[in-house]
Amino acid sequence: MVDAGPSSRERYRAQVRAEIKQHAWAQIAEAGVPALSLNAIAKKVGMSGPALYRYFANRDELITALIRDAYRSVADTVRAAHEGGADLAGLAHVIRDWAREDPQRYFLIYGTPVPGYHAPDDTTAISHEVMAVLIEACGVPATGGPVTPFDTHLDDHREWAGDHPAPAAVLHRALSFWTRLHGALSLELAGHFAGMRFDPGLLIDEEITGLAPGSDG
Amino acid sequence: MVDAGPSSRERYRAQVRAEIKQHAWAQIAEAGVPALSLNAIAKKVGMSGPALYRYFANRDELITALIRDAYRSVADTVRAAHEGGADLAGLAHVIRDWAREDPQRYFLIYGTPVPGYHAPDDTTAISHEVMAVLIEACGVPATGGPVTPFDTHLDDHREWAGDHPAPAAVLHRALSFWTRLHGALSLELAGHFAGMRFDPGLLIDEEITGLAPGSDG
DNA sequence: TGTACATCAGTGAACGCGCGTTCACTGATGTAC
DNA sequence: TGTACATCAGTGAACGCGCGTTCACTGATGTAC
Repeated sequence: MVDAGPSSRERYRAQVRAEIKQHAWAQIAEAGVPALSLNAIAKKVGMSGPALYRYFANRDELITALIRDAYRSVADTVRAAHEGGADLAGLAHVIRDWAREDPQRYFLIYGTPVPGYHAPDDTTAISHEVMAVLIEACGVPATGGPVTPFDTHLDDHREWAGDHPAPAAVLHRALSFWTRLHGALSLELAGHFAGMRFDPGLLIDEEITGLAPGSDG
Repeated sequence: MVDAGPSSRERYRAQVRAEIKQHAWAQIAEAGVPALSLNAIAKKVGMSGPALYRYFANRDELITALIRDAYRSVADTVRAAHEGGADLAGLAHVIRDWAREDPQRYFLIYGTPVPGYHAPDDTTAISHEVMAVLIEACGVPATGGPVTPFDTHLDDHREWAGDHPAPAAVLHRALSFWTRLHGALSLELAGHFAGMRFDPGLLIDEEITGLAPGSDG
């Protein structure tokens, strides 16, 4: 028998789950994660509080699903931009746009950690996906470029790069890209540049183009 | 009549306030700001819940006091290091140590913002104090250094630097210092380098020494 | 130094609230023959 | 195509909980004469 695809019940379930998550995001955008309330979401979706438990075992499971979706979304965005031929400045731009679209979504994965919380394995796997794309986008470093102490240090600690054969200088570039972008972006989103009237996008552009040069950079 | 200094009642008040804040920090360190509960703190301090209201008008005022203290603490730390002759790498090191001492304190001021919350004016004044020290520490840029597009852009938006006569290139260095340090540091504190076994301190060192050169850098 | 009064720290009871979550149940939807 | 049964979405009542906060009160501490 041919796989008939999802039954109508299954399709309905997926649809309601999506609707619940959508309202959860709206609530997070408005007041942050701590204010996320199952009962309030249920009311918005138009059903009774307990009905939610047909779709998520509890509050933590809902939040975990949101975290997973956020990682998935940024990973897909970055990968698509990379495959579309974007250079590092382009990737930075795309990630910044993604973050500004919903700052609290960005902070859900890159913001203040909840002490004691450990993200499930599959979400960390997705974040490695992002890193893998970055490493690829960082290309081959200019030959003869200086080998810094951190480069040699990195060469001894590169398990995290998985099967990537990239030299340490490339890993270094990827890490710098990530930390520089996150630094400027998270301060921007958190409002720490409020009152300073400069364009954070320009700062980020120079932070990225100022990375140690590589054949793709 | 000579000012007799604080009365014993005033001294007692200050002492109890300090004790309350101390337990508040302990609670934040353990479970984050959202879990901070006045009743739980009162119990730890050894008094009834309502008694706390003699010392703080409400939960928000307590948190505001904590935020102020955190800013004050980092500002004093940075200023002391600067006056002790630390260079930029030294300042980065000192700030990192300060943050690792109590990561949740760092995140309280530089982490995920609460939508709609606006820090009181005096706390933003203290954060400007930090920036002022950074600008001073960034010294005079090497003469003849390249003037980047962001530098010229900054020249049009430098009100935030207050009365500092520093050229735009110096402001740029200060901003880059801040964002690079925050990027690597906050990812480190949030555990995003978990599994990668490299030393984040070395990464930060190179991010800071790699800033556009200046006479002090 | 002693008394009278005002100040203020702290208590215990009580408030309303919204939270996450459970339970027994109803009614609709899909499945098997 | 029609009937019998199982599955599952959703409801409403109820749970215990801890929260922030108020109130009226007691008792100790400091102040004024």
